[in-house]
Amino acid sequence: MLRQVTLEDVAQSSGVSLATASRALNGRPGVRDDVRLRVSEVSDRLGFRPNRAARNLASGRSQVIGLVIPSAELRVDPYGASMTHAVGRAAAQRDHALMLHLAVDEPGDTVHHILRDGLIDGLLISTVAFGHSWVEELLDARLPTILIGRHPTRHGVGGVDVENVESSAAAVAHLFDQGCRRVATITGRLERADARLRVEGFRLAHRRAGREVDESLIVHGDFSRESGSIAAQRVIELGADGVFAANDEMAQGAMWTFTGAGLRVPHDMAVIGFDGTAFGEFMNPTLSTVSQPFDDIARTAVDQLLAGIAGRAQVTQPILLEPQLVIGGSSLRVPPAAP
Amino acid sequence: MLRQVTLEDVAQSSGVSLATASRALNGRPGVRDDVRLRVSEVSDRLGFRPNRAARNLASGRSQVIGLVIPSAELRVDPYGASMTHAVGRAAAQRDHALMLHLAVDEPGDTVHHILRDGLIDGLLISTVAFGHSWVEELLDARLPTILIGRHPTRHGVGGVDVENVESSAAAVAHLFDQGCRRVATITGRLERADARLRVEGFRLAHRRAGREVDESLIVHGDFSRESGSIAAQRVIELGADGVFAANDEMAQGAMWTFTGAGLRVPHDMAVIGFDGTAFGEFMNPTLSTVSQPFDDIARTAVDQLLAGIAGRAQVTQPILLEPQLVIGGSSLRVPPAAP
DNA sequence: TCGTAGCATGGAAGCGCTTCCAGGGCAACA
DNA sequence: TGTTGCCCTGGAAGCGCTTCCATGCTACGA
Repeated sequence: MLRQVTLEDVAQSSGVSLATASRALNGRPGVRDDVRLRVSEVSDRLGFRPNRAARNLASGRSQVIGLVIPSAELRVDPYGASMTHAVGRAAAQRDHALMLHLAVDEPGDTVHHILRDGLIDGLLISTVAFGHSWVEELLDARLPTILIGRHPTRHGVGGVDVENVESSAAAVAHLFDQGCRRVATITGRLERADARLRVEGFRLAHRRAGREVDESLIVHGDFSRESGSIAAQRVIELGADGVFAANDEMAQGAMWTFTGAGLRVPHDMAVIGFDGTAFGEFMNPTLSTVSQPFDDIARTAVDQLLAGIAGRAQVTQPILLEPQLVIGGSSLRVPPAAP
Repeated sequence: MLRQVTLEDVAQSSGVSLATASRALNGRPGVRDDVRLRVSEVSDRLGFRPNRAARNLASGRSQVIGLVIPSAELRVDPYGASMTHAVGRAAAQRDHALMLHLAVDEPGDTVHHILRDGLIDGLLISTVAFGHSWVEELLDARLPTILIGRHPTRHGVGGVDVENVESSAAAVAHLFDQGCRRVATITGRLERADARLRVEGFRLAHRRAGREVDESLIVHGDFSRESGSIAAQRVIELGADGVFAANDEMAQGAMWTFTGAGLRVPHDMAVIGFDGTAFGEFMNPTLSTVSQPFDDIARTAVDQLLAGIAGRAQVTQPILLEPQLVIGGSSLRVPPAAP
C-alpha cells in the first residue's frame, strides 16, 4: 500500500492542528488564506492521500456510488456496457468512484450485498434491471436512488430517461421520407416502459402522416438480436419495405435475416434501430439509429444522485433527454440534395 | 440508509462484550460454541450489518477489489464486458465487492484515483489495458495485483491467462480437418502478447501438418471488427479458403465481408474466431471459436489476488487455463459421422 | 479606554469496528 | 490442596478522519 502519510503528518509539518488541516484541505470556511495555502502545499509535498475509510467512517460519506446492472445484460447487450462506461466517467468527473453491482438473480443476496456494506452513498439502477424482484426491495431501502430509464410502475422515484415517443416517431417519419410505403416495427419486451413508448412513437408517426396503423406490422421481439432476426422473417412475410427496431441489437439481427433472404438494405428494406451503441458504425451498410446521449444521461443521473445524497431537492419526475437521429446507410435511399 | 444496528447492540443483547461479539461473528478462535451461536442468532434477529468503513479502518481490509479496464474497450469489445461480468460474479462468491476503474487515458489521474482511495485491497488489471502508460505506474505501486492476460514485458507479476498457442493450433488444425487447403490468419495488435501467441499457434499447426507457412497469409488486424472486415478483403485476394481470426470481433467483421463478396461460409471460406463471447451464438451461421473459460479465469484471478492480499504465497508465473474449441456452422463442412 | 462581536484555531469526542493484552476461571497435574 | 497452564472473556487502545465546542485573538464602535 502506498499509504503512510496521514493528516496528522500534514498538520504537524504545517504547524497547525488536525482540525485546521482538515478544514483547509476540504475547503471548509474559517481558515485564513495563507494557512490554507501552506497546508495544501505541505500536503502536496508529502504526497498526502486521505484514507477514504476513515473519512467515510467519520463523515458518513464514502464518495462511492453504486451502479446496479444485471450481469447478463452487461455481457450480451452493448447498451449495458455503454451505460456503464458513461456512468463510470461521469462519476469520476464528480470525484466519485463507481462500485459495480452485478445483479444476479438471487434476490436476497444481491440486496443484502448492496446495502450491507454501507459503502456506497447512493445507487443508480439501470432500466434493464426493472422487472427483477429485488429492484423493489432496493427501492424500499432508504438509500438515495436514481433510475436510469423509467420504471413501469414506480413513480416518485427520481430518474433520467431518454425521450422515447417523439424520437421514435422521428425515426419512423424518416422511413416515410425515404419512400417506405409499409413500415413495420419490432418491439422490445413490453413489460418495459421504453419498449411501450417506442411503439407509441410508431403509432404517432402514422397518425401525423395520415396513415392507418396496420396492427399486424407491430411484431414482438424481446430486445435480443435473436428475436430481431426471427421477427424480421415475419416482417418480410408481411410485405413491409421498412422497419423500425426498438434497439440496435434487434435491428442487427433483422438485417442479418434480410440480407440472408436476398433483400437489399436499404432499397428493398430500410432499417433503423434505437440506442446508438457503437456497433452500428461497423455494420455494412452502417445502421441508422436513434442515438442515446449516454454521456448526458449518465452525467445527469450522477448529478441528480449527488443532489439527493447531499439532501438537496430532487426531482421526482424523470428528466427526459433528447436522443439524436443518426442516419446511416441502412435507411438512406434518397441521397441528400447537393448544396 | 438501513444502518442502525451496531455491533454494540448485538453485544449487549447477547450479554457479551464487543470483543467477543466481534470474534464470534468473524469466526475467530477463542469463543465457546454456545456463545458463538447465541451471538450469531442475536445478530440475525437484529439484522446486524457490519459497517464496512469501520471494519476497513480498523482492520485495514475493505473486502473490495478493483478491476481496471479501459472504458473504451468495455464499450466496444464484448470481451471486456464478459470479463467484467465474470470477475464481478467471482468476487461476489468470495464475499468481495467489485470496484470498477475505468481507465481513462489521463495517466496521473487514473492511478491517483485508484490508489488514493485506499479503498481496495487489491487490483486486477485486464490484458486489454496493457500498453497504457499508467499500467506501469500501477505495477510499481505496492498494491497486490494480478494480471488477467499476460503482460508483454513485466514478468514476476502474478497473472492468469488462457493457453493461447496450443488452442490456436487446434483451431487451425480443425480448419485443416475440414478440408481447407489454404488457411489465413487475421492477427490482433501484435504489441499484445496474446496476439503474438495466437500467430505462433497458427505456425505450429502448419508445422505439425507438415505444411509450409505462407507468410503472406498472416494478415494484420487490431482486434476490432472493422479491421477484421478490411483484412478479410485481403484474405479473399490471397485465395484462402479458411481463416483463423485472433478474436471473435474480427471474425465477425470478416464474415461480413465474405458474405458481402458472395462467398458462402463455410463452404467457400471456413471461419473460426477466438474468445467465445456470446455474440457468435447469434450469428448465422454460428461462429466457430476458441472459447475462453471466462468464469474459470475470473475465479482463479480473484483467488490468486485474495491469496496475495492475505500475504500468502503467490505464483509469479502466469497460470494458464485451457480454452475450449467450440465448433459452429462457420467452419463445419464435414457433418459429424453418425454414431 | 473598554466591551463585544466575529473570525481563526485547537482540543477532543466520536464514527464502528478489530485486536492486543491482561485477567479470571477451570481442569489437570503434582 | 496448591500450582501450572490453557481457554475464554472483557477492557481498552487505537485505525484516520470530521466536526462540535470552547477559547483566544483581533478589530471595531461607543
